[in-house]
Amino acid sequence: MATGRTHRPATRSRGIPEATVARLPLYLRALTALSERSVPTVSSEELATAAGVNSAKLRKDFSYLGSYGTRGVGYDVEYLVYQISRELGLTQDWPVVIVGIGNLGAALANYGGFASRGFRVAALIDADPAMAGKPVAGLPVRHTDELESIISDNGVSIGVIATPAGAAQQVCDRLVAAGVTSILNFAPTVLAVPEGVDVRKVDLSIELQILAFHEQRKAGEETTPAPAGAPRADLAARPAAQPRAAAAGTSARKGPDGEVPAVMPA
Amino acid sequence: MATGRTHRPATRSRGIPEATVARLPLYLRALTALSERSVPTVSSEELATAAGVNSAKLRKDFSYLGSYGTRGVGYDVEYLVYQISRELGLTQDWPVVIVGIGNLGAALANYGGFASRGFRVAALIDADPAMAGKPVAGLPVRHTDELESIISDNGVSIGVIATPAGAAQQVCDRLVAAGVTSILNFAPTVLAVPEGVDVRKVDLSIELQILAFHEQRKAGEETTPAPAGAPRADLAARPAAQPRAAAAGTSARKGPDGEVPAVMPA
DNA sequence: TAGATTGTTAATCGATTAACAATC
DNA sequence: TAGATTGTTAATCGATTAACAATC
Repeated sequence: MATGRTHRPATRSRGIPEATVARLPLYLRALTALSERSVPTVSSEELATAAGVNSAKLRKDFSYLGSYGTRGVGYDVEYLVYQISRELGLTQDWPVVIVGIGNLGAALANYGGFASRGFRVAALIDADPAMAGKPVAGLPVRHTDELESIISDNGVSIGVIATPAGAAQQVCDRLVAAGVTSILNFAPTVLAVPEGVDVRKVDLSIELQILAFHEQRKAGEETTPAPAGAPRADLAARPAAQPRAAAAGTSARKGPDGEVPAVMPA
Repeated sequence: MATGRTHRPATRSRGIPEATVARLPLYLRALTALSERSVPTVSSEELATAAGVNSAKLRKDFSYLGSYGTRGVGYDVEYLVYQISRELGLTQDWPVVIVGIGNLGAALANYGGFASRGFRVAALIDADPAMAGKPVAGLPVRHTDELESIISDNGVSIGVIATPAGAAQQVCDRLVAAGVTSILNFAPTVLAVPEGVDVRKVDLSIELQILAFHEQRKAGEETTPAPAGAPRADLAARPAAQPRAAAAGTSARKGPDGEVPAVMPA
């Protein structure tokens, strides 16, 4: 959430603002690409362009890490790769479990980026007994019963939840009880976690809805009155405006829009 | 960001702040759940708790939409569902194409949330000729050659990119040239797009790195000196600090960390 | 030295939050 | 009316940006 971020501590870590932390991975990716091309140094202007930010913001961000540049020259690519990696905690290996091996969980398990950047898939866990033992991305799927022992045996502190929405909170509770303190949540639910546990959320449905908002606005600005898509029969039938007084009391009309909320795949 | 958000116009849409727009889908989801339980009205306090925000923020957010509540009573659930749906542009149907039908693309195609919330998968597109015609989530995969005609025939304005990083910019260019003006990008690349095109990015690798940052910080605060994961041999070998003068010139030491950047699955 | 580019300052902008008057 | 809860104000906080002195 990319999107909507939930419940991160407002506390700044070592004085580095959250907004800066969120951009460090972007810089790291751009720097790694330069490193592969054996580019020795890079200016804030060049690197900012590659990362898609402006150079003033980049220099400000780097100033929180320390003075790693050279005036008149720029930044040493290899050195900066190391410093940002260290700052992000990527100089150590993070064992990760993925819970919920449906379409999405399998896609995540096959995701090559895990291994290359300090993350290692320690186990794949699913509640379906029929899945147990089946290999996905080279690893045998383990049953949920084993969740606690897997976490403690591997010293796992980061968990990825890719279950249906209905199972997410329960899985979350078990992960946290077993010692996990960071959770990446792909299920479309707000997770309740105790103090000290970080949750980040990735939600396709929310991202699409934000795009639709802006898309609608663009359509409205054009001379063409007809929108790109056809109006939805279920919602269009509702009144365009409701007298404010009617909102009071319990006279809520039950509309035809009783569909289930968008739910991520299992 | 999710995720890091890229290149959205800073312009506020109809006076609604970006931060508010990003929360509207959260409110909508919580309201839909209440609607299913036939709850007629809800207070800002209750709804805020369900959505995981504080009530002052929620009331402020709603104030940008209009005065849809009733003092002393709360908000009419059905009415608010409709108003937020309309504001987000979900009262119309948005045809969407998914490009890149690998593990992730298939997971997205199977994602049930698409259809239920105003989005309709118009086509699945892949560059592999061997994939063409194969059914995924009930739809035959179309070849990239057909991209332009699919876009125009279906009036598609939203595209989802789930290709490898290397193909993303090219796919993006073709989508935009064919008339797509909103892109949801799952490939770990900064996309260059012309003015007026919105890009949102979903990036697993970035989310994990942000979690690792906070996780590392937690480990450092504990009395236990040993971190959860083992140090990485490749990066740990690098110097902890480098004299600033050494950063100048072209004497960049080529470290052992020349691995590829994290890349989303194809 | 002259040119280039960083690191930092200060102004601006946007988002969050508590508090409370308005009002159902 | 009395109690409850919204909608809005104003203060605070954090993030962005341009500009430029410092300095390689």
